[in-house]
Amino acid sequence: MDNQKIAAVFQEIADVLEIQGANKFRVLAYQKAARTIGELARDLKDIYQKDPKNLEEIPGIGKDLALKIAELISTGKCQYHIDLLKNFPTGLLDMLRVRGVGPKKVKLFYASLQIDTIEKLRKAAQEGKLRDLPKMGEKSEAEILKSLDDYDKHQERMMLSEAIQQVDLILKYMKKCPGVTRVEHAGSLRRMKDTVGDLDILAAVKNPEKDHKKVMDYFIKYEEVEKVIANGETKTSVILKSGVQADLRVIDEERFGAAMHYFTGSKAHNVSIRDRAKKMGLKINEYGVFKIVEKKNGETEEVFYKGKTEEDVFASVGLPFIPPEMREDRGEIELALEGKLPKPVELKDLRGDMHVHSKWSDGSQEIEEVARAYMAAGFEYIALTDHSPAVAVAHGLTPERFEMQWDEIDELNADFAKEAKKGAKPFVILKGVECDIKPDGSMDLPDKVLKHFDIVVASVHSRFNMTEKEQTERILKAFQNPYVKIWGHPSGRLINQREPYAIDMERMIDAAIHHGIALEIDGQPDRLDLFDYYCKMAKDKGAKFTVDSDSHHINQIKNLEFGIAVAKRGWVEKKDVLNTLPLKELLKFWEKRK
DNA sequence: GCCGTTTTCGGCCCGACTGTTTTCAGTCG
Repeated sequence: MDNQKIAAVFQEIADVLEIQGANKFRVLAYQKAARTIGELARDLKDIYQKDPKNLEEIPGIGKDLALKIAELISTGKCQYHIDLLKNFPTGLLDMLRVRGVGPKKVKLFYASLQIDTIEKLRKAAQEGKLRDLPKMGEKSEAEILKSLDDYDKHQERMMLSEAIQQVDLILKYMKKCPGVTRVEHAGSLRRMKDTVGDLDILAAVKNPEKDHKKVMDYFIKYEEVEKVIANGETKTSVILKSGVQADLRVIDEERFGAAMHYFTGSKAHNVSIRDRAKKMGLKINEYGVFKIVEKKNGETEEVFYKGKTEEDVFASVGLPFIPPEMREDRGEIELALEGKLPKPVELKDLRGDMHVHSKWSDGSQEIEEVARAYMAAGFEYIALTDHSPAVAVAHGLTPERFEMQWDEIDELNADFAKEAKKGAKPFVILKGVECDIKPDGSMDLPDKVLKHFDIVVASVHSRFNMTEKEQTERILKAFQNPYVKIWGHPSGRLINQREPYAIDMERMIDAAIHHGIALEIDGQPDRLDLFDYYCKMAKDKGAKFTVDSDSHHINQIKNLEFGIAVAKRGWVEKKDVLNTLPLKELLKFWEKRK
């Protein structure tokens, strides 16, 4: 029973309770717990095994939920959850996922028409049976039919890279809108989450009351808009042709910072900030920070205080600016208060890339072209890490072919050295390999070959379905190989395609630290692996990282930006990342391995 | 169900939009 499964149980309890009309704060408590657990940087099982009491240290987990977690870990089930689902049609939970249908409507449709599946809901809507129900009408019925179309497309969250592409186009378009003085994106995209649910756009104008209409009209004329689902004075929501929802807010430019903070979230971070404001006699919403002033007659009045910049908002509650990537209410507010907020690593801190492919295996370009692209982008070194033989689909190299590749690398390095003498910036290609970890934990190349590489990235590309114990032991064995320097894309997940393999990540992190192996933060858009919350766990334990592109084409050097985003979300600092070091110091880190 | 700088009870962040209404409930973020 892992964290994700426990989170799913709590989420399901919340959904059932909501439909049953339970106290909404009780529902909220289960929802909050589900979210917290889903993103927790530690295994609940480990916490429980150390001391069950410690479960209650987790914010949002009290006596009751701690008991339920303990029950789930020790028995694999939760009696309360089972009892709740008895006589409860699970189709109602699916109906909750239809846009515009909430707990009240689910309950209404079930009670009056015995609708308990998506299909029955569609049939009833098509037959015009919903419109006559209380609080329903023709428009509501039509809206549900429309939402059901989108439900069929079964929307998954978008990959970060895809969201950035789409939002850049919208921003470019909106910048041309007359009257708009500034346009920015907010939401989980600004926090650079690995996946994004919808796009939040903020447009600043001088006079919202006068200007909002024409900005909204301009927005819904954007060529990618498929349909408009809401169109009001401050907010317009559309579904794009890509199936993604985009929300536009029109904001008074004098209060833009308050809106940026509000719509950047995360929700949990905002709640904590507003809670803090409240205790200080302030109120924060998307329109600014307000002072609550008591008038002579005893009534209170809200007076606008600050809100032009995000710094204003933070300052009003005594905090320094917190980078968007860190706003997840994972302790950033408390640390910022003490002045101990870490300064996360930046893209400009990187001097090299430790995971790069060329045409020799499954990359697209010759080594020289790859190297010169990195050179032009201002980097000092790369490790060329083509695949080992086991990854046949990627044209893994045999030892003989690696020897041929080394000759080419030697020649190129000699050329670069000559150019450096003439004044060019020095650049070095390291001889590397992305070597497969075989199912038995042995390496795909013999030690007598591995010892000639400068960099060995050890990765798993097969047998993802082993049990947690088997997978953990497999990779632990690989860590004992003295030539392994980096653990490549540690979880093995592919976003929206493949779940991470089962593994005891906390134990792996401890082992990596013990053996002097760096954890890779792989910036390939569909990997973004190691996950942000494991980065944080590993950093706290003292692990070292490399932030890599895993590029297969020179236009993927920008993957490093995504890798940096993950690192920031994991609070990883420059000093924790090996490829921020000059080449000589970088290689020193692994000397003790040999 | 959680939590405590109004601390063991009584709050719990705050606001926009829509449709069906005649002042508001439901949904969403």
